Amino acid sequence: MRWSQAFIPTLRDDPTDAEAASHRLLVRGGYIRQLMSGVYSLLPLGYRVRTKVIAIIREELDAIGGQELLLPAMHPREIWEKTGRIEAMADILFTLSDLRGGDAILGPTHEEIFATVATELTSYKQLPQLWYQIQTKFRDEARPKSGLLRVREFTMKDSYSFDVDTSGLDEQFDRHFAAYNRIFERLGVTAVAVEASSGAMGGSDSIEFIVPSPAGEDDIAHCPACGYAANVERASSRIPAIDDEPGPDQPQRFPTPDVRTIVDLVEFEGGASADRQIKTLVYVLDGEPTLVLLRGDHELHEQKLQDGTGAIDIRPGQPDEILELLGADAGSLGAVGVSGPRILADLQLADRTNMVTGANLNDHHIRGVDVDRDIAVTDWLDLRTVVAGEGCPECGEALEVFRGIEAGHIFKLGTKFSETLGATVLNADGVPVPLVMGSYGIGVERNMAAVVEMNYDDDGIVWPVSVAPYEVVITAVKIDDEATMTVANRLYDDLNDAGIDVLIDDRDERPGVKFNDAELIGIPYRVTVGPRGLANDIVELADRRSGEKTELQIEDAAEEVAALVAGSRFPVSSLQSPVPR
RNA sequence: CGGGACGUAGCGCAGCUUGGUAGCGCGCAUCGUUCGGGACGAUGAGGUCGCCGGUUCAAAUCCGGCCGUCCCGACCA
Repeated sequence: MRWSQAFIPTLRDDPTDAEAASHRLLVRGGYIRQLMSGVYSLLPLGYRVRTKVIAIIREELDAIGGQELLLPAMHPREIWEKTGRIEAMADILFTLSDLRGGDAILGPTHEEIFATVATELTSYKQLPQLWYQIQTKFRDEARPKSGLLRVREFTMKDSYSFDVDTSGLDEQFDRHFAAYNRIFERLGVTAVAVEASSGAMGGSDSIEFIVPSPAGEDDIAHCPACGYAANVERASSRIPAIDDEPGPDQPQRFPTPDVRTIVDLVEFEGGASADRQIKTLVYVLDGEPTLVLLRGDHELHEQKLQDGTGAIDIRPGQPDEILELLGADAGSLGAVGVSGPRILADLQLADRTNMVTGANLNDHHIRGVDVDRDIAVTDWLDLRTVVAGEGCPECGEALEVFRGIEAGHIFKLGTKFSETLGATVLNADGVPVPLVMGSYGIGVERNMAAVVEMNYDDDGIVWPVSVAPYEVVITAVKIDDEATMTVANRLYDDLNDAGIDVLIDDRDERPGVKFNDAELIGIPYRVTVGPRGLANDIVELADRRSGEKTELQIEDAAEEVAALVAGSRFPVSSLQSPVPR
């Protein structure tokens, strides 16, 4: 491509509304433009990167036996009603109506539709099957942000596996795990495999691939000693047990004027340290008011509450609901003697004695509470948020917590979708059994952004060769110098002939502008052709990542650059991803 | 959804407090000089001041409503 004819609208200034590095650089570099909140146009450079990312994903999926198909983006409402996800995913579904007044939805994911297609499978002899597509998804995210990192319309590679039993599923899951690791390695990002919550997908097991980055939105608990890694939505930890002093035979109510918070009660004369308090929260789970109990110094993780109860709609109780349920306002709540609503307690409260909690009478608390004796706990659940420094659940070493981008997610779904949608096959005994499904997703544009988040410097993007829009840029320093243009054009032709993606900067611009643009858009190799070098029969090769410059003899340049590029197309990563357990 | 901010030329911004027919930098076009790390001079093109309504002789500016965008939080396969 000749830069003089290319549409590469680079900007001199940073866009003010871009915070994340990838957002800022992709806009400035002329890769993307926003059309509306969470919806982006990919300009020629962006589209080239996307194409390369997709090619890598496709190769690795094909390598594990995937068959590519393309299902519709628009779905009938009825299928989503059958599986109940019309409610479970209601808050992100784009819906629309057709001329007959029928309802359709724009697919946020395709388990339902793939399972519907899979009803045509009839025999275990046809299994296993691995189907995938690369297609547009629509999710009406409440808060799109950070450029391509969190959008409402995006491309996803989603694959679905169909097996006759769970051992078959396990195999396909492991194959995807390996394929995903190869994909991230080739994209030039570190992705850490972590245990994750399955959320609205349901199913037994899921693993997320997290690219560590401050621009991410997931918090990961990680053990540097043994490699344990889990999303805090799901992570557990070891913490020291508390030695309770013996309490009285009966809980005792006492006045606590103006005490509203855990900290108030810590500071109150006759109060208690936070780890000796019971925090009582009121949540409404699918319309049902529910008490949620945690140790005073622990924080609830709502995803754990959702996963632990299976509730779809979950929200904190309103002040009036709380008052009606317990007869007191937040700040004086407790579960002692409460019998109506469900009472969910965090595991760390088990066997605790001599605790302090609210009395369900404003400005009063109760001390001497024995959890087993005094509170009618309905369910014991792991509800608290793991914090850095707590002990690894596997080996006890201190956990670290880091932030990252969810670049991929793989799920063992089981038979949830196949049962509801009637996707069964006959097994070897002639008995109909539901297909055992897995589903596996990787977001294309989000991964483009993740690559940038991990590969940039003060001058711009530093693409890995594997996904760079162009592998080489030839910078012609002086376009009205005949010798310069002859050499530059010949090099351009030779590299094109060698199958290299090459951009020649033949614009009538000053060299500084050309160098800066080349660095901003992040082309891995730059060959500078100009009178100064030609006087010595050389051109100059610059490595974007290292900044290193080497001189090449004119006659060898094309061959050397082509060899260099070919050798760096498949980066061998030295990065290690912790093995999932 | 709660909180905060913003919306004026392709991009980045000023002007608004105190109403009087819109300005700066970059970019763009033409010419000249220059040109191996974001050149200089001259000339020029380009704007429904987010939208609707109100106040006023007069609204980018004051008032009301709406729309849009970003940030924090909530939420999120």
